[in-house]
Amino acid sequence: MNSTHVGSSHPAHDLPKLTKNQGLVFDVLSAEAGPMTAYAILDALRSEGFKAPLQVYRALDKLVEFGIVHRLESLNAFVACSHPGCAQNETAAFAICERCGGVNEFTPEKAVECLQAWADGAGFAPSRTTIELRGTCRDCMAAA
Amino acid sequence: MNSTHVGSSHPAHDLPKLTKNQGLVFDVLSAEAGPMTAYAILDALRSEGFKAPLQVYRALDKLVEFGIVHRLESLNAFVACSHPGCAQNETAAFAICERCGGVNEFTPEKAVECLQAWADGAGFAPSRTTIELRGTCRDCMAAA
DNA sequence: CGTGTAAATGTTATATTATTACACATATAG
DNA sequence: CTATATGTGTAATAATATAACATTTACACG
Ligand SMILES: [Zn+2]
Ligand SMILES: [Zn+2]
Ligand SMILES: [Zn+2]
Ligand SMILES: [Zn+2]
Repeated sequence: MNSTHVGSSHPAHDLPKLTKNQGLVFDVLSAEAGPMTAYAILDALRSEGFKAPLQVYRALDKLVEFGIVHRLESLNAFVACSHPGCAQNETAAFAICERCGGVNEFTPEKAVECLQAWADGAGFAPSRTTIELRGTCRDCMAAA
Repeated sequence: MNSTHVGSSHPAHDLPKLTKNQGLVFDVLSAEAGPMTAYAILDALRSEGFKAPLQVYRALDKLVEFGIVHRLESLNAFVACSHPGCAQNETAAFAICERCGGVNEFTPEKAVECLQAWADGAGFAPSRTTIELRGTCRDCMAAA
């Protein structure tokens, strides 16, 4: 697949015209079911001419800024956004299965309200919020 | 301060008899106002004979397991628990000021309930939950 | 008290994740 | 066309974390 993203299975949001490297990184992440580390992305793109981590990290910085890729802090890994709304600056939450490595993204609106209520009381002004659940997904629970 | 923790300013919980290295690491973290990286802890303990990162990481693993130290995933750093309850396996949340580096720990009971409700619906069994707010604290807002 | 076992420690080397620094190329606006 | 901002290439290095293996200590049990 080239960097025009035609036929991407992911929501188009309003993609801000990705550059060549940004497009390559986004394609690789979108084609992957689960999260990938920056170095896994690098390896996947060596055939496209990538040679240094910085090529990946710079693209990831932008994609995260655009809201179409998320960083999973507890994994030091990245995942393509799997639902609309994130580009509108909503906080996303992630359920990460420790058995199969799968990641399920959801929008924790109520939880965010509760955290915002705490922040209001504490005089804390949040700029971004990380919510990550580690555990076992439904399929892996069933397969136990 | 030696490793007996007499006079520690932190709640005693029910400390499970820390070993020498665990005690040293806990003392260093407790004496620090904010979070510390593993390597900062290592440097602080070179005078006590520490020479390798593993001495710190092994102690941290146990202290986190005991619930008296928390890992801040978005900082790759560690902080001594600043309130009781964590040893009872409650989920802690952290408000991290990007201006001054200060960390405020709190117990997000309502938010955890909301997340648990989502998990129940999704058939996801969480084992541990990360909640970290990045932003600006009250003092730094005022000093703006 | 011995003795077996689990836990903790010491040490070296290595793996993984991320950034700094600097040169060069490309896009876009005026 | 230029000025400026943004993106890219590349090498070197920093920061974070783990693997592997030998040795020591804690402590339950006979
Ligand atoms: Zn998203
Ligand atoms: Zn699973
Ligand atoms: Zn705590
Ligand atoms: Zn502050």
